[in-house]
Amino acid sequence: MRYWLMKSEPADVSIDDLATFPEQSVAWYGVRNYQARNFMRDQMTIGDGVLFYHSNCKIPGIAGIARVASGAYPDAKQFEQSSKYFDAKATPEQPRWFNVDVQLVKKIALIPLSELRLHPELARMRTLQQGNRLSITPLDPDEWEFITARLVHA
DNA sequence: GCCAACGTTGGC
DNA sequence: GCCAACGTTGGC
Repeated sequence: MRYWLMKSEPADVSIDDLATFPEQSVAWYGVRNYQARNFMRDQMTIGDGVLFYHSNCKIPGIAGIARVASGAYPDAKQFEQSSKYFDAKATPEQPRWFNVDVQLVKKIALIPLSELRLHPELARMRTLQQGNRLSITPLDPDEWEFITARLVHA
């Protein structure tokens, strides 16, 4: 069992959008970074804990708890010529990009990035490191525990 | 909308 | 295989 923080732009898929989807689940399409891809393809398993993070928006922060709901499978968007995620070098026989399904567990009161920065317990979190841009980062179990037990107010 | 930080691309 | 140029991310 691993823990992850996954960034989504709410203008694209927000926590409220996720709640309206079938099974309250979404294919985590559009990851075009190899390190983030490898996390999904090689390390995620069904049931892993996910912090659903809103990025590139007015108040960035953790917006909900979710879970990994599938193994990795090829990202359909890499084959769609009209998609901004189209990749001409990818083929169904040799897919380059993968995603997992992410399912809502519960929406929470937003924990702003500015609050996360206040807690020394979270000082080592990847997402809080200067210059970090990875959209998927692993969380230490103690970071997960601290956030879900101490900072979450449903 | 600015811009720092970082990843990727491609010429050599 | 180096590295400059370019594109993207994402907080502010």
